[in-house]
Amino acid sequence: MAGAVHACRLFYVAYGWMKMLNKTFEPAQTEKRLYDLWESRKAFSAQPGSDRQPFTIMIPPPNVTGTLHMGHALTMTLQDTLIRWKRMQGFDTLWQPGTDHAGIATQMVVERAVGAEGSSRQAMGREAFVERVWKWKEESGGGITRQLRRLGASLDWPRERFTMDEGLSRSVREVFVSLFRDGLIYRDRRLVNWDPVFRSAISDLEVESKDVAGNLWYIRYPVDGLDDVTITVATTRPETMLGDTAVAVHPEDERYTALIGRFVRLPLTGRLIPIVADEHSDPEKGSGAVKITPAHDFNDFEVGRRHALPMLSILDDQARVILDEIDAELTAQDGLADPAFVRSLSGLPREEARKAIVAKLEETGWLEKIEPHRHQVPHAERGGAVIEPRLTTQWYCDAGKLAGPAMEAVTSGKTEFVPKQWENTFFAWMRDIQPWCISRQLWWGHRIPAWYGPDEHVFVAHDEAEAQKLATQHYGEAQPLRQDEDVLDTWFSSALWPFSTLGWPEQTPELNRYYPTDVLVTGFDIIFFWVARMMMMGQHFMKDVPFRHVFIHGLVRDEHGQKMSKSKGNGIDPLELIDDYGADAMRFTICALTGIGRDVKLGRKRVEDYRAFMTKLWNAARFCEMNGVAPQPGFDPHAVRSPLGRWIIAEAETAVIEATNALQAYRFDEYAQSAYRFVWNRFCDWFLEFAKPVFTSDNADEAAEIRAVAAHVLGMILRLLQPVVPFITDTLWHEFGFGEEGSLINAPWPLPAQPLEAQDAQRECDHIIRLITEIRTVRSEMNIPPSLLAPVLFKDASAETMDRVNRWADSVRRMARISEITTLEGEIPKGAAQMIVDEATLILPLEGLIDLSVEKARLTKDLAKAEDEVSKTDKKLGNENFVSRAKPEIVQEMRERLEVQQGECTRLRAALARIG
RNA sequence: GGGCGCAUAGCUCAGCGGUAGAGCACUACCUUGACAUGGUAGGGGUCACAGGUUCAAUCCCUGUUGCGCCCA
Repeated sequence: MAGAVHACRLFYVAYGWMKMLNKTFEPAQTEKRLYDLWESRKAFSAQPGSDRQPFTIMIPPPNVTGTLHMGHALTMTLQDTLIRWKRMQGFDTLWQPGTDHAGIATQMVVERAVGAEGSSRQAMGREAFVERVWKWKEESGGGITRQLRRLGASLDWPRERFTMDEGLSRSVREVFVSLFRDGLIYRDRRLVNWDPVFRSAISDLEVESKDVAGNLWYIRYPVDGLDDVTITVATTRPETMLGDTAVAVHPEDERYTALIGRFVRLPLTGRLIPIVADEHSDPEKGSGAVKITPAHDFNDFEVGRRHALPMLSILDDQARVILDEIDAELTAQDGLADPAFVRSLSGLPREEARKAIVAKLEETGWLEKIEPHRHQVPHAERGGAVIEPRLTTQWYCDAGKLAGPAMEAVTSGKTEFVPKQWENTFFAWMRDIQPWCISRQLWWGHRIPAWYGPDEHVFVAHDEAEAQKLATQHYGEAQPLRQDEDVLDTWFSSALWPFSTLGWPEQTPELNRYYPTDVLVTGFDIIFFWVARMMMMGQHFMKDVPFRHVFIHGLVRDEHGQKMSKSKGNGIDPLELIDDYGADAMRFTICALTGIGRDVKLGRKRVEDYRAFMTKLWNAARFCEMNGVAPQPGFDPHAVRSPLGRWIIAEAETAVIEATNALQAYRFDEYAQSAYRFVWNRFCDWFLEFAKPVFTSDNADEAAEIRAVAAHVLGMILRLLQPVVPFITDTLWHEFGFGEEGSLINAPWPLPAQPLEAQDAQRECDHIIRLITEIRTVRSEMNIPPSLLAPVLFKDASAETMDRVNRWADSVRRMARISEITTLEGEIPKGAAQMIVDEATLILPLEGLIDLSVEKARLTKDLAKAEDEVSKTDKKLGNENFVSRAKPEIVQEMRERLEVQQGECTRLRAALARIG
């Protein structure tokens, strides 16, 4: 006996040496090799020359300074799953890779490095600095593209683009010139959100309001010409009073109506400024009177425009006090204004100027009181500096005009958002879109193609030569030109991504073939930044939408639902997950958790759980291999005769239909779930278990058929799962000889072209499954150890049932721990457990092994449940209204249900009676 | 203040006008020759609350409460 076991082990060990799969899948050993193989064989390449229908996804270009985080892992996994699925479906797929130059972020990184060397960008000069950034980009940038490879992302790498490439830069210049000539790009002097640390304008989308604890300072301003009359203004920013040009009160605020039209003398600077009536002033807030500083506040700017007020800037590009625009008008007023004090503020940072001004006002008695006050303060999203609204001349894009066609595309359904409710968000923003400030005071980016003549006349052109030509025409002679110092907002080039990457403005074959793209996959956080702008540019320049679907997925959060962030330290590194569990396990987890319109709560535990599924798949395959399962060329599913074979093929086809529908609808969770359910709960739990006795039986024909079916279904499983778990599936595909290594990626997506008619097989298998399950349940409830085999007796069973049970006797014996199957002759044995399955009562004679009172309690409980259901159904059918108004098929269904339930009650009562 | 979303088992989430589901967790039993990253079985939910529509509501409508996000 011991010898036999030993020999058996030896056999497996020896076999293992030769060929067998390892006990578990080792992702680390296969992922890189397989990915390199795919890439070297150009398995990810689009084929513009093919006659297949194209399917295109543009990658949302990650920041060139970026590293892969869970958010990338989520969005890229979903995109890769779609691309791999469509590739198998026979589409010519293009998944366009690339990165964006991330103006501010990249400049920051390099400036920091330069600073660490004791230099600065100013010391280096523009040309040397930009050269340095390029060098950094070549050496350290784009690390994320290597990380995307570890994820398994099947991007068409030879087509990789960078927003600062020569080609994409040309697109940018072309777009800029074209929009300028159409009047859709212009210069304007207005307030912008200014980042005083980067010393650049930033977009209002890059500004984040933060609730901050501050104060309301109440300051008295003396009314000119009325002795001892003052008006008190309340402000959160006393330092800006240097630039005040009015005091505003509400036109209907009776406290102040008499003062409207008079002037106040501004403390410190001594300037006379008017009291104006404006609805901006809220009588409920503060004192009801507000100081107006048009050059340093967006609301005040509008008030200033309405009342034609001067707009005086008193802070420079670093938010330090600057007096150039007010110095000439400083006047000394005894106890009120002191030019020397004001001049002493010059060059002070705004925070220090505030302290000095408040102290001075307190000293001179013009400060009435200070109240603690919480208010919203704008901060730069990147860098975190407090934003200073600042009056500057910038380049603007007329987003309002471009928005129309973009909105029309969504209204008409040419572009659809999934889920649909994001369209509301999109419309809400688009309807009241602001002019888009596109210039940035940075060095890293697309330099604005505008040149100025000696008189500041602007010439916008594709290059300097063209500008020179325009200037010569304009001036009648050649004049020296100076190019605009500024660069464009990074999102300006990103907005062109769907067509600039395809070669526009050249009419390339790729452009004609792959635009419009099929789906854009991204998070809701960049609908405004990016999605909307791509739609505006696409509609304007391509006269067609950039994508037909926009799939908006949720955010990745930690397992407690908290946003992952560096400061909280709750982030998970996707590369660590890949190291620990394999890329497949992480990818499958992401898919399984990605429902429509929900954030993804992800923790290590979830990935670990789904890794178990990878192991299950691996071991199921291993079992197949051990039992000689191998693909049969020319296998025809329709020729399969055995119920078991027909049943599992039909189940597999159902799984394929479910998976296909799910992917079609971007239901990644349902796709993952249907595959999971089929593999684990159908194929492994039942098919393989039923196959065991077949494989060891004497019936060689049946065994051969089941082996062939197993191979066929395994092949379907591998193809079904390839899009989400490409590494493990390809490994098995190759091991089993379905195809050579790396070839599963191009295998056809399974398609039940001619569905198998398998109702009989399904009824039969379902029945056997129910019988086995019922016996197992009773055994478990009666505490009968699995080691004890029991006979089962059938009472009142139909001929069909007995026929089936006898045909499946091996499986029933094995899986329900049964010694023999017979029909009940005569009286029921004493001490038996009974169970009802359809028309039949199954009896396990277990005298001495079971406690009859427990059995009685069990049956009583079952009967109570069954009676309860009967009464519910009965009550429903007794309702006149139900019978007359409900759909007839529902009524019919209820009648049938009642019959079944009553039958069960009868049999349970009989069973109880037999116990006595 | 305006808008959107969510509320279903201990947890994470599906679902749906007609008998409430999955995974994980939990409990019991089982190392049986694919798999203990496993197997078998089980317990567990007045589907947030209050109204309404309907023969029938967890599902549709209205309101309330709580939570989250976006915009001002």
